Amino acid sequence: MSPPNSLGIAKAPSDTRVVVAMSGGVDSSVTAALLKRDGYDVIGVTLQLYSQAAAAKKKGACCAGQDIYDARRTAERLAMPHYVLDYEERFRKRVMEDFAATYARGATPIPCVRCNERIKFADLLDTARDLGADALATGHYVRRVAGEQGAELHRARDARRDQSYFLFRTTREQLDFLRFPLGDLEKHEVRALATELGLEVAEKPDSQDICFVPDGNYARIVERLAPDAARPGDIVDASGTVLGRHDGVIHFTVGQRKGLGLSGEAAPLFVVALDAERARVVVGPRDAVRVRKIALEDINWLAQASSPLACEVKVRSMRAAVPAIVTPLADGTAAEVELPGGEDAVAPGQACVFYERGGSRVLGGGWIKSAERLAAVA
RNA sequence: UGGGGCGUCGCCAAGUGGUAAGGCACCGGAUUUUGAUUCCGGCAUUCGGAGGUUCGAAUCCUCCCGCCCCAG
Repeated sequence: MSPPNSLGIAKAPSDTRVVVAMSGGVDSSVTAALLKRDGYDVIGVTLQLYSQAAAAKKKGACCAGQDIYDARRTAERLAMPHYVLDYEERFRKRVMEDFAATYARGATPIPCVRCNERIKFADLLDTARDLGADALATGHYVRRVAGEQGAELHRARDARRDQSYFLFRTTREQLDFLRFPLGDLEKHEVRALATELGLEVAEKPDSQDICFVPDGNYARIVERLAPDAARPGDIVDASGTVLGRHDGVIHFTVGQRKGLGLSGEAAPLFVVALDAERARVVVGPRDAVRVRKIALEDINWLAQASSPLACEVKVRSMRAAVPAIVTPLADGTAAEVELPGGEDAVAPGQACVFYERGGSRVLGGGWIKSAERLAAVA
């Protein structure tokens, strides 16, 4: 038996088959190139997730059109087998429809999490196994650490690029099979490597925004997928006083300031709550969006958690984690989170991810069901 | 048609002779593998209209228009 290789597998690299999820961007291209350089038996797989002409042409998109072409070119250059899989149908069903349905019920979805959870780490992972792979590698900025209890998920070394928030649904079983070669690299190092390795995508812009929304107008996609979702209604304040009208709760998210069109105020108003049933958007001053307690559902645990669990949580990707006490309820699939220092604009439908206090490990996370504001609203 | 008040950017609102603050809204950009947030930038050659006084007016005068309030 060989000693463990760089991926922690007890085989020689050349005997270790790794499937790399290649989006056509810099990160996944470098991931593939690094593994190839290290002598692994690498197979590139690119998922075609949607094919709208407009979206495919968009700058910073992925998984369609030009990007599939880029992925293929990179695979050719690296002399590795490359497959393009048509996942449009399942992507539409499991990501886009969930996206629309979530907005329709007055919550705010995270399609990237759904895509990782239901597509990349589900079907693609199965496909990788079918291809005889020992592991599935992706270009996510996150670290997988081999711990005593099995694989652990940790934040990336590059804090500004950390994507652990988007991977909170990953199960421990999936984690066993996954590898994230970029977790210890900084973004600029990855770009430098891309240049060094002669990858054409070295200067390609980072992807951003929702990949399947071509022009930033996500609401149009929601309306198309859920035609009855956009019901006009009232914009009200905490006391129920009607301040204006809106074109549907799908256009808003808790904490949102822009787009309300309410003028004449001394200070800006923010969305405090959404009531899809009554088609109401409740607004209030900045103070009104402050939250101290959050109710979570459908929790995914990535560590043996004490109860209650003193940790740090993030309720959005790009913000520092804040101290919190997570108290699991019943069988642990639900929990209550207390935020001693409070947090702003906690939106139902978003994720609340638990991090080791003072450390980098992801302990788990759940979907935000509701939040308890300091000021009660109608 | 007596008396009083008001009319400055889409909304709110400073400015009462010296050459149009600010906030909200809106628009654009930056940041961002969700949505948001945040940040930066833009946003009245013009002050209900027309004359007049003045070197110079949104600010003073005259008339007109409109709105509000209190009285008859």
